[in-house]
Amino acid sequence: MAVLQREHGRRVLLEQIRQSGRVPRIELADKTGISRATVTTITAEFLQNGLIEEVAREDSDGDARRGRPRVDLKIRGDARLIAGVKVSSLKLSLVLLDFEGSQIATLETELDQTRQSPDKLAGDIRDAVAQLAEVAGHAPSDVSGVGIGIAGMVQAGGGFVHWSPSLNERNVQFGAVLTDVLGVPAFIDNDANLVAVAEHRFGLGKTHNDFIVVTIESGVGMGLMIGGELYRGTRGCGAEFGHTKVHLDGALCRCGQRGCLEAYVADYALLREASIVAATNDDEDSSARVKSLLSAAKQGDPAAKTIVDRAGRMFAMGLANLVNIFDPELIILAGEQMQFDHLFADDVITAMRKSIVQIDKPPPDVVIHKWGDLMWAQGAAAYALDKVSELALAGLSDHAA
Amino acid sequence: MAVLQREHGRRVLLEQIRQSGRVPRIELADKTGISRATVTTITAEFLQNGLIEEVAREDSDGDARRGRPRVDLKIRGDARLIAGVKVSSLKLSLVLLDFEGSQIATLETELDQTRQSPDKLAGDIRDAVAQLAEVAGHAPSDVSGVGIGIAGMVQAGGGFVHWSPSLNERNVQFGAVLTDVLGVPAFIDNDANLVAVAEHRFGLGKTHNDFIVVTIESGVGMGLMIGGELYRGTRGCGAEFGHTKVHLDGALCRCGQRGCLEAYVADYALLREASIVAATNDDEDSSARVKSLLSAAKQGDPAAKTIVDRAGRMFAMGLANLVNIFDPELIILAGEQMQFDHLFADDVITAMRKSIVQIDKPPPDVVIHKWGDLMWAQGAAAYALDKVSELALAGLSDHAA
DNA sequence: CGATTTAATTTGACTTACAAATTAAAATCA
DNA sequence: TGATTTTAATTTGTAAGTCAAATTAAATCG
Repeated sequence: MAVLQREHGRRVLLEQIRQSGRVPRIELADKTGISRATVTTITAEFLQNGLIEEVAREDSDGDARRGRPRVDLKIRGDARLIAGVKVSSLKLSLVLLDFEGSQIATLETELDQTRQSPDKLAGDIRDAVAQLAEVAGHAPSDVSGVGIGIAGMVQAGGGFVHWSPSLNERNVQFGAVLTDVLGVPAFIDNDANLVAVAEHRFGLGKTHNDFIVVTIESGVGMGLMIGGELYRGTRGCGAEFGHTKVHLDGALCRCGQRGCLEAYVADYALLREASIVAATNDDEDSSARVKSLLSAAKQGDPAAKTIVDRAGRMFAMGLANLVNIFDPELIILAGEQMQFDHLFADDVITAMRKSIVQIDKPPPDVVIHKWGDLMWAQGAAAYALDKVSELALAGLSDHAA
Repeated sequence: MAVLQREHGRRVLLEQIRQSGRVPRIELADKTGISRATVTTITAEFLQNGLIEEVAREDSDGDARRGRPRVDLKIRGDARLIAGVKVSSLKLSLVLLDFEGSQIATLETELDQTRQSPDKLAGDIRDAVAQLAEVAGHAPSDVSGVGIGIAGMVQAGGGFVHWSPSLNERNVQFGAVLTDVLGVPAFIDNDANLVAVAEHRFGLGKTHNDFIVVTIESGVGMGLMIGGELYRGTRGCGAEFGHTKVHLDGALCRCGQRGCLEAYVADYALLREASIVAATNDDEDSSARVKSLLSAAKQGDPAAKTIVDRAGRMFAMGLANLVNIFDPELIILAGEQMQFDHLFADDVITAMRKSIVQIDKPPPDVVIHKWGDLMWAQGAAAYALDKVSELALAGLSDHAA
């Protein structure tokens, strides 16, 4: 039982070092409340195992300090390699991080089909990871862990995929399949959850432990960070914000139910309406048609404007409901395409603010964060980074090297 | 720092004893994973401080066990007295519990006005608690802690009330006022949260660590239990389920916004509509009018039926949204009056099930729990019981008696 | 160069948890 | 009935851990 205490100390210190970037021991002691003696002991262990390294202090505010100088500690980037993979409908986006979280390489590869068998997809991922490692001049076996973000219903703990648009089977132990095929530990989760992790470790959520990330891709997703921990629902499944109902017996959603938020804000929802008033040209592909719809709305075309406005107001309503329930400090709207600009418009945010319960404290900040597919891969990698760190610490407990 | 470890053991053991009712040491060791030696040490300390007591084992399945018999431990009821208070619009409901959680006495007293000054209300609560103690043959000073449940926006941690229908001031440090006036520690929280605590400790949630309680009184409230902990939102405020929006630009709510769930299911919402079609008799008081509306609906009156049905469907939609976001194992619908039967109807539950995201696992159980005002008071007391237990354990750490 | 200052490490006391040994208290057996 | 067996609870001794205080290390200052 006493070993638990030490493990806790190790976890706290490694986390603190990672978060600080470079930090001297004495500050670690101050920040964590762990005594200097124990900090020395644990950091010595980390040093010996190559998890961290000492670096000469590059003093910020003038070197004019008396006394023995502080020696900064930092995560040793070379200690581990971590890959993150985002599975999109027709491509894989990958990023390779070192143990510090610095980006070493990125890669995009195409997929044959949107839906594939678990084995095929796992094989594709294995090949892509191998290629990614090669690009960076490493062997595939140098990679210590791979994080995978995938759309759908994922039970992250067990690596179980209830359903995903990228798989042609339901109820797959995809985490196990991946670990098997890749030959290294694989960690899988719903992609929106992983964006929340990425924001927490690298992005706008770095200064917050409680925030909501809403992602807009083809569907609407959500990731919840509560107290620095990803909240995955009581049974490990992601929150399905896109299918919260915003209208009784409302528009038909592709999930088969009516009134889902997604059925009002997703691209297919917009196009469905556009086709009725013929605001767009049917010859174009769907992405182009959405664009022309949006520009028509901006130009003042009344029909287009009605469609787009309603999407915005529905989105504001869904957002307000989240705020009413979670009362977060911060909302991060994350999306790639310009085509969702109308949902990020000031009117929408204003409408949301008007729909939340008024109390005498400021409403949550809303920030918009536009990243490419790399964001998603980065999130997957961040998740794997956490997991690999845990494994590294667990390794210390066993054979006290 | 090592003292933290011991504190953790104490907390776990006391909680386990309380949850078990009566339990021998060896089972405590098995259930908690704490070694027998340590269990002996810690329980000895509890015994010496009068927090628990040994009782002869009344064996369940025949006494025919060889060997030294187990000796049951249980919480010593006399150790502490705890009061719980529910503040309603025109009355206080109180319950007195012993340290085991057994009900010792109850009391109801009237309030002069719905809204009062913090000092006046605190005084009324002090008098009621004194009276409650007296009924049970105790001095008011015997009470170790008082829990107070109140409607409105409460930041439980700091005892801060942003707003409450029972107070004529906003932004009151009501917890501090109460502790001061009562002379014993007072713990305040939103009443719906406390119902969740009551269900967790005494009721249907005893076997679950993750569930949602939806309360229906004059408004609609919600309490969230996540991982055995009450989730209060990131800033300590209760979740405002009643004001989640279920219709864009919908019915006017008494909060001033439009489309709130409450604006469709609360009694005033039903009556507003009833008055239009004159389905009820205006001479009656509001409660009676609601009753006649509901019975008219049951009789098949079309106008009444429309009104009541819509309330049910809106409620189902709000509930489904909760499920989609939280994915709980269990939903407890808690309400007192028969007048909300229509919201608890099978149709409503069925409609809710149809609106949640379908995955290959069973939908959450829904149970209906009708209690009187005592439930609310019991919740307040349960909360105080937890807090007083913490205080008792904190007391042990200091002067190692 | 010695005094001073600050960081990091080492030392020694103290706390804690636990496995193993011991004691306690019953039923069973001869 | 008294020895034996069985199980619970306690005691003992050891190992692990934390931390305050003392010590050592490495710089600046005068």
